[in-house]
Amino acid sequence: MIFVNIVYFCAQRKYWILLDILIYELNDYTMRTFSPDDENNKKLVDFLKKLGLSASEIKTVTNTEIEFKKGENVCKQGSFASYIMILKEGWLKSFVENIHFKSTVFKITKPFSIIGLSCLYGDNHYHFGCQAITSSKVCLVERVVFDDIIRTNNKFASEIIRMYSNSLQNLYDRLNSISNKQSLSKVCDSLIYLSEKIFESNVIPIIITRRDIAELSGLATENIVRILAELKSANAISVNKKEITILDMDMLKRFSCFG
Amino acid sequence: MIFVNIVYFCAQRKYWILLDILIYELNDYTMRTFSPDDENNKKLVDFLKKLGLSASEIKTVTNTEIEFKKGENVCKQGSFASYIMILKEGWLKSFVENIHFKSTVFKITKPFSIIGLSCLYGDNHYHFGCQAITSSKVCLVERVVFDDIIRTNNKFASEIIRMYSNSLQNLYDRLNSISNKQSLSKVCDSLIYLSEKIFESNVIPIIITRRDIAELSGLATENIVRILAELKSANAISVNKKEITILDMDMLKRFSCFG
DNA sequence: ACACAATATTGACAAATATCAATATTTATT
DNA sequence: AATAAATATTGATATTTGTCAATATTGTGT
Repeated sequence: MIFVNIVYFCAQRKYWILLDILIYELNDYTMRTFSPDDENNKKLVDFLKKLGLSASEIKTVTNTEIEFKKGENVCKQGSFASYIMILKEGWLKSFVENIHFKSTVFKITKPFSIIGLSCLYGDNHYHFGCQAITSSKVCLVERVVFDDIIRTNNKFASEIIRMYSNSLQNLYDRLNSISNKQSLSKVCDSLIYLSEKIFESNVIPIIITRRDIAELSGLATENIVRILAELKSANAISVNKKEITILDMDMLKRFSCFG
Repeated sequence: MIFVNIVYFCAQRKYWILLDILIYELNDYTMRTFSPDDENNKKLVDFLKKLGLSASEIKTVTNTEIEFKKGENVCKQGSFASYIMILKEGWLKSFVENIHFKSTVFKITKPFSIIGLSCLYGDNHYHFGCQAITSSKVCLVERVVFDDIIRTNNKFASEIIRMYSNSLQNLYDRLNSISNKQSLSKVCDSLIYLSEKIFESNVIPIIITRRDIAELSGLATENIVRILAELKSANAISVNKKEITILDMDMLKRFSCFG
């Protein structure tokens, strides 16, 4: 996969634009036809069935699959939004970043989820970036294809609306945390989010780095280290090489609420 | 209209909940039948027609109309989400706030817009608050009614999805500004947002207070005053009792981008 | 027109958080 | 296994932004 970065001055919008053109090299994945054997494919199909897609629609949306290595960009903020993405395997983080690459993560994505719904209509550019935090497999669905299905499949449209609702609610919560709270509360919010919404466990694995928690909380990495040490000494969490374990969720929620 | 505030400890969620029950008193407005005379009603009907609603659907969603005075709460964060709202007259601000009432505004709403789409599905509580910044008239539509229309009216569903896309894009932009930028850039972003997206003019009227700009930028009111003075002395804006006028949008955009 | 309340403004200062630098630890690569 | 690279940790310090207090201005209701 190739990124071509073009910075140009857009006369009409009087604005510098960082245009990142994402070129997927045609490879075995993009060329392969859908095979229902593999375990993950089965789960993906189940997920899509539950959303109300027919067999042929499922075939359409799973037709093009791309593998991303850890750290690779799945989509770049500001680039042309060609695809809606379905995460089949691995973990992604979605974020907004400024021109100096200071970045704020607003969502961690697990399989099986849809990424890029915000680009379905609107100004055709991704307003966020997305990066693989582990090696991941993603199905790319052209926007028009996705739009067609929504227009013809009521059940699917309704499920997509449900996802939009959830995305908005999540964003309101994140914005409230990042903008209105102090550092301790922000970190607690991030840990609660990761535990309850993402990993559905009191254990947060080390695939989430200190830096990820920092970007999720809108803080500097060094502060995360300090606050985690604080929470550890309060017996709210325990920390080892492999994971962060939440020992006292009540305490985290009190900190989250009153900070 | 009456607010009943109940603070209770939710044992299941191990969380203090501030439950604000919003009781609308039945009055002439809620009892009145739809009258197509008045000018604003006509515009509202046009708006709803463009969204693909039939005459009877329009009648349904405009049936209950409530007037809010300046400063009144239209909906309270954390309260039970019963209604989707359509703004017919006036201006609202939507925000997230923490327990100490530090609040961040993420959207200014003008007529004719729909508020509360994020509550259509999900956990049944408003994740944001909304307040009238001028006296306003709002149509309340029960969630189930709104949901029914979406399920049966494809065109409308598609338009609603368009709104969701826009809301998400706006939120990403706001989050990027509030979380990743410095104060000058944040204020410029707010002014650009107000000018381009809300008032569609280089003049921002005084119905938007310094405090509103502060909440929109995620800063303290005093800092807004200082930064506006800075922008004024740079000839980027001019300020008088009635309005802020943007003189040099390019400059604001450069500040916004590089800050 | 007057009094009161809300909003705007300014300066001094405090608090929170980021930054920088140095080092330790862990993971990845050959 | 050795080395390099990435991530984590700690302390000292700088910067940004918020807070507080005092005052000015504007808007509102009688």
